[in-house]
Amino acid sequence: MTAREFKTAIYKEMSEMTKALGNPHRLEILDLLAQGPAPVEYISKNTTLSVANASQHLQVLKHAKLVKAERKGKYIYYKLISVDVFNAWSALRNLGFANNGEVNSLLKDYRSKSEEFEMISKSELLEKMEHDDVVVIDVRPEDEYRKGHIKRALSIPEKNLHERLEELSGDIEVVAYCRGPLCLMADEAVNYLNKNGFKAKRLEYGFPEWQESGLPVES
Amino acid sequence: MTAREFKTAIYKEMSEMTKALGNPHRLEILDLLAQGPAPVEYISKNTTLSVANASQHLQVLKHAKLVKAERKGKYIYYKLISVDVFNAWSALRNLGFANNGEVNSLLKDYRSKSEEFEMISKSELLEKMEHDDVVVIDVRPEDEYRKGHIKRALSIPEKNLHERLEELSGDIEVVAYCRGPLCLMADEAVNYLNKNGFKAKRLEYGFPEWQESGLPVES
DNA sequence: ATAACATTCAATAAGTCTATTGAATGTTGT
DNA sequence: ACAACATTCAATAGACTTATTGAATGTTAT
Repeated sequence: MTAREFKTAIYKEMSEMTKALGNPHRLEILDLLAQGPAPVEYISKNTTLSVANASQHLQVLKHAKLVKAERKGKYIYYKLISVDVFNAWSALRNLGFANNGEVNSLLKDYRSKSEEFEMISKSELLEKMEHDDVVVIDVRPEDEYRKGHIKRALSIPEKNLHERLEELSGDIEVVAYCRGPLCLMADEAVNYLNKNGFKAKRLEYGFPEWQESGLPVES
Repeated sequence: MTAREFKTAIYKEMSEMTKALGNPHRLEILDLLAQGPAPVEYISKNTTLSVANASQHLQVLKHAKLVKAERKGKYIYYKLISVDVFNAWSALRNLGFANNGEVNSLLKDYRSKSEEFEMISKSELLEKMEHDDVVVIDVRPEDEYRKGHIKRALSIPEKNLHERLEELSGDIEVVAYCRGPLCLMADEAVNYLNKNGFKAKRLEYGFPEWQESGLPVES
């Protein structure tokens, strides 16, 4: 093998991995799988993809060595092959946030169209948690909460928030989080809470990023 | 704009950026541009791409907001739009190193087919440099050295190494570096030096990674 | 102005990717 | 063994991507 053949082969291999990430649906799937293992049907239900199509996209991710499949009874659970996959997608996302005007105006437009609200960083939240100055709510669907969540967070799925307001005291600040920076469930929750007399903020990023930073989690 | 439209749009935008990275030639171009700005012709000469084809790939990177073009006289210099681009590509590369068996066996096969040699990490090298225990040689083409290099490194392009051996003392350890972990110039240099009675090691990674770690550089 | 030269553009053919079907496979619980 | 159900497979049409040409554009130096 000559040096040139080596280069050709290795960049090809790297680009095949990257190509598998280069599709909007597959990036969305990665954000779902970052919450924990999930079967094909769950992916399908949480996106606009048909089951067959979700399955095909998952195969592409599997062949690119980005996810692996494990059967448990009737269901086949897909999961990220390692945290490096999430880290690579995070780096790509940060690149978009940092340099892509389209990405930024989409984020700004959508977020400030509804009410404006405050964000809180991971370290700020951690400090408030240590002083018991805050209630943290996980507004993802309950099964994602069960797969793992921020320590001492309450599970109040965004869907059910309106009927569960009485579980929250109006005196203490509320911080809501969800799947990550591209997920809007926490945004909706914070807006709803602020309209109803609470003092609510959105955690920047979501559960996967909190976990990846080594901050306290439980399941 | 509904939540679903937002998601569709933002993942589409992110995937368009990612798609631009999903091609072997464009990844190779990124590794070249990580050494510093370069005109189309330089990219063409250092790859297997025709000028027209290199230009087209650069346009793709430009539309994806990954590189920008700046004319200086007759030449148009392309450069990475920000260090986030390099970081994203690094994260992808690390993902390949960590999880892709094909990538690993390519690296191992090629590297151990020739002689085996030792690697040295950035921090180990830094320490040796502080004790003047080492000569660092930059084996990239000289114009890449001129755009920026490790502090106090000598420029001895791999091409010219055989005719410049007398510039190196046999008593002191030599560390060679080049463009990065997928570049073979330092490998060749280290093998050649070891065959000729020197004690040589290869720096893990290359100049862009050294610079990105905030270690001492000059130009 | 003109020649020299770096780069881009336009057209094209071959190859690759995607969503949609409906049928096939594999597992569970009876 | 069978029904129920989760997932995959195979075929296909339409949409993109890529490398190759050769011509067009834009800049510099004379």
